[in-house]
Amino acid sequence: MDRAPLNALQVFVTAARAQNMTRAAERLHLTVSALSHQVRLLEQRLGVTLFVRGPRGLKPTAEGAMLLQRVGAHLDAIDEALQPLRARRDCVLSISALPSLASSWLMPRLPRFVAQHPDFEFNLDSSIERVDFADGRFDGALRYGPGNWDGVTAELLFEEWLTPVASPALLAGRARPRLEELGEWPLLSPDDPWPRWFEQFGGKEPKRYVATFSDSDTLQRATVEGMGVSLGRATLMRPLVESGRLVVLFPERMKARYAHHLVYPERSIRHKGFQAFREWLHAEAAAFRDSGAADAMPLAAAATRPKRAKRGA
Amino acid sequence: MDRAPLNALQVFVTAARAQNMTRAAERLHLTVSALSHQVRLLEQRLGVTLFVRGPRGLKPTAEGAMLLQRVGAHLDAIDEALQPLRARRDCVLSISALPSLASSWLMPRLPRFVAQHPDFEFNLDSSIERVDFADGRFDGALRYGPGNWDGVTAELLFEEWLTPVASPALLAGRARPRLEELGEWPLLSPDDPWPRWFEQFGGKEPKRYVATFSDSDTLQRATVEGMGVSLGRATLMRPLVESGRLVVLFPERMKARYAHHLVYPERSIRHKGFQAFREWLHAEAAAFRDSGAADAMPLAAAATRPKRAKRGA
DNA sequence: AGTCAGACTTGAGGATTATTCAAGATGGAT
DNA sequence: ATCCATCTTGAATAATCCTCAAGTCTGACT
Repeated sequence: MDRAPLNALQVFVTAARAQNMTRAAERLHLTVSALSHQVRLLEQRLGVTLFVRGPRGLKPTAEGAMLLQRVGAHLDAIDEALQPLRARRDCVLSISALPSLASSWLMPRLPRFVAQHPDFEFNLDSSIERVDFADGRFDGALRYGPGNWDGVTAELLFEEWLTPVASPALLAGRARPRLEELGEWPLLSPDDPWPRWFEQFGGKEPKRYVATFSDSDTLQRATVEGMGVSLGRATLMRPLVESGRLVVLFPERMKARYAHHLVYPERSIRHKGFQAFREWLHAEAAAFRDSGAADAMPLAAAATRPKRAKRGA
Repeated sequence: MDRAPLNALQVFVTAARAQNMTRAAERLHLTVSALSHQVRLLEQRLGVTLFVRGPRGLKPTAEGAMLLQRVGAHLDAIDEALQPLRARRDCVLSISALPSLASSWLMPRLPRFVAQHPDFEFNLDSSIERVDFADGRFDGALRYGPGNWDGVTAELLFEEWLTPVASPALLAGRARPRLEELGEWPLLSPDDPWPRWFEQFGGKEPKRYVATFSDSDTLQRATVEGMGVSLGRATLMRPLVESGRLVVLFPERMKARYAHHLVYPERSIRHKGFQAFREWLHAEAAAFRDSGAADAMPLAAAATRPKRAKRGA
């Protein structure tokens, strides 16, 4: 016996702890017969009787108890060490998504994926944090950005579109602005600059912006509080518009510099569950793009297809 | 993955430590191809790349190094735990024998056994200590005694015979005693009492014995030193008689109360190597008994078959 | 630049081990 | 005596392990 009969030892330990072949077999998803054979062969191989068999189960012999004591904890530790990897097995997958995208776009669609893969365990973490894939917690992430992050693969899902939105409170008692009048309203500075908007749709930038926020969530909250008008991302603002907390001012839209991507490490290529999710996600994104809904934002009163700003100088 | 792929982990650990598939394969007595396959399947199963392959060997990835760190020591410990059992494998056997019997009876015969089993590893420990088989160090023992020890099986090998012996120094300048005169000589008290001797062969016990020794080795040494005449066991004294350090006084022999036995625990029944040894030993002992040599002690001058004392009142 | 050797990979097929199935034995409870 | 739970065992099947053969890749050497 050069190499330790590790699998048989694991079977032995389970049987020794249960003191019942039937229960141990259940735990190991084997038949009682398989365990009986394995234990018998282990006894022959080690030259030692490990169990006293009885009509109501079995008891370890003194040598069996000693062996259990010596190897049991180590087998436990090895099993424990594999737990992080086990969680990454092909039918378990963990995805991180921006909360806004999760709630506005992914969650309404996810039941279709889950229905197609009833054996999968899907874990969704809503976070705006940048994902460090090195720790192995996530198989992929849905992120908004340029798509050229280092060390990971980023695959375009769909573009983002921007349009001015404001809270009903800000609009109260005032007439809706026309495009060229927008510069006279209090504007909140977002990630994507207003200048490109005015350049495309006319009007003059204000002399100053009421406030500037680098954080999209804070910008969003400020808009909802009526602090001013902001250029809202369609996917971010959609739930707020649909709930009436924000109002879309114009049917016009401007494409954002950044887009939504599926981001993942190289190792996830070999993760079958992740591959299934990835294929499904790209199909859903393609359908989303093809339907034109990617840049659609329901207006407060009507849901006609908006006229896009033409590309040009 | 319900059960940890323990064999593959063991292969992985060996390869990770060697950082060389070729060397690791040698250590595990496998082909490089077998290791390559095993490691690749483990990587697929765990969903993780464990090695960076290079032209001069391989290096663990960060995940591989972590896995090695987590499971390596435990696999070592399990291997260590099996060591006592591994030493008991079928072709390795450990026997304890009385030094006197070992040198006078067993060693002259053992080469025949070893020649018949060139693949065996035979370990002989010469000791008069009672063997505690619970610690697993020995598979069997050759012991002299009543043969009814608790908790072990004792199988008779051959009887022991007693006869008076003395050192040449004691005899110097004195005529050899006749049987009926023996009571007048300085006698050393051994385990088996002189009374039975006198009862069987006539003569009177001395009023006192010069000395009494409970230990056979000490009794033997005292005899060699010329302290007196002792009733020597044929097997114990044979080498001393053959080397001229002791002299057999009479051809008469008396059967000892005790006999030589092969003693072993129940678990050795399943030890193939031990079974082979046991069968061989019984055959040698039977031949020894049948040849009448069991009670033969070469006389100082002639090797005629000695006249045995008749059994009777 | 070409050759060689060391190291590892991969597919195919055979060998070995693991597992299931079916039939049976054993002993406690009723 | 019967029933049930538990385990055993032989035979057959399934799965895993391993070897063989052919191949790739890279560094060292000429």
